[in-house]
Amino acid sequence: MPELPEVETMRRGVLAIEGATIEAAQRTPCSKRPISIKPRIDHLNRRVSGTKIVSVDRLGKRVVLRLETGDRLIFEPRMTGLVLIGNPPGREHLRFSLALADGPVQQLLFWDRRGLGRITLLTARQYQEKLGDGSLGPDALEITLPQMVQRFQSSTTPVKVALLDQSRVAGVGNLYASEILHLAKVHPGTACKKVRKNQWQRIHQHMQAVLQLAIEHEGSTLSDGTYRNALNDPGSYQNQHCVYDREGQRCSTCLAAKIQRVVQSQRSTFYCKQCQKR
DNA sequence: ATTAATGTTCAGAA
DNA sequence: TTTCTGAACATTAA
Repeated sequence: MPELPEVETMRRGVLAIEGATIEAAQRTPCSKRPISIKPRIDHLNRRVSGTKIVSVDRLGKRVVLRLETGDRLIFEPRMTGLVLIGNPPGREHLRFSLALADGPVQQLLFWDRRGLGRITLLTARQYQEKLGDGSLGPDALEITLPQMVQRFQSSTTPVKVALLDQSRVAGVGNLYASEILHLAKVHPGTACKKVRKNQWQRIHQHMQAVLQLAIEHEGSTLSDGTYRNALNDPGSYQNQHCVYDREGQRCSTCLAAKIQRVVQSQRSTFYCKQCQKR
């Protein structure tokens, strides 16, 4: 599901919209319940129409269009949302479109099967407030080791659960959290305050390496096939997964133990009890 | 036919 | 303060 690598792939996939002018914003015909769009679509349309897209950025797991007015149009894919410029996986779950002029791309689309995604337009000021409100920690690709240690060390929360907390570090989700801890050889249930300095070093190093590598593979498309890049092609990082969704399979690192699945904080965690000891 | 499971975020409770 | 729980929603597998 869209975590940092998948959202970064979406961002890169639609970069060609930079410099284009928005002609109209609209909900697209869709039989499902409407997704959350704020402010309401007619107001949003009025504010973005005729405005140029200055840049396409990423904020954690969100794609952010910076407009020449300073407003930010934010796409939040959550579980199954996709930001794309090519053919969507189907018309039935197409939720939103931006008609574009003055560039090589005619339209930007938001497709979302489950409909948990959100689209929000913020003023420059509201966006700055959002950046300062503490809800998002440093980006996972940017955070330094000392920053990471400082933001995690004092917590009693299990390290796997803490990695999912976007206010500590932004961008890691359920899939990559398991992969990171496996590569770092740290047990997912270890309380943050019990994680040793050299373990933080490995977590930090593998977090950035894994996310970077996954970006190069255009993210992970899981068995349900939902996640796609901006041209509606699947990613390929799923073929590199060591533990995620591999319960019962032999660990490819130690070639001995079978991958375990446990539930932490109501979500699946996968790990190898041989490679990842407490 | 029903129920559980899927994973992200936020509001509200503990 | 910090952590936990449930709800938002659609689809598939059991």
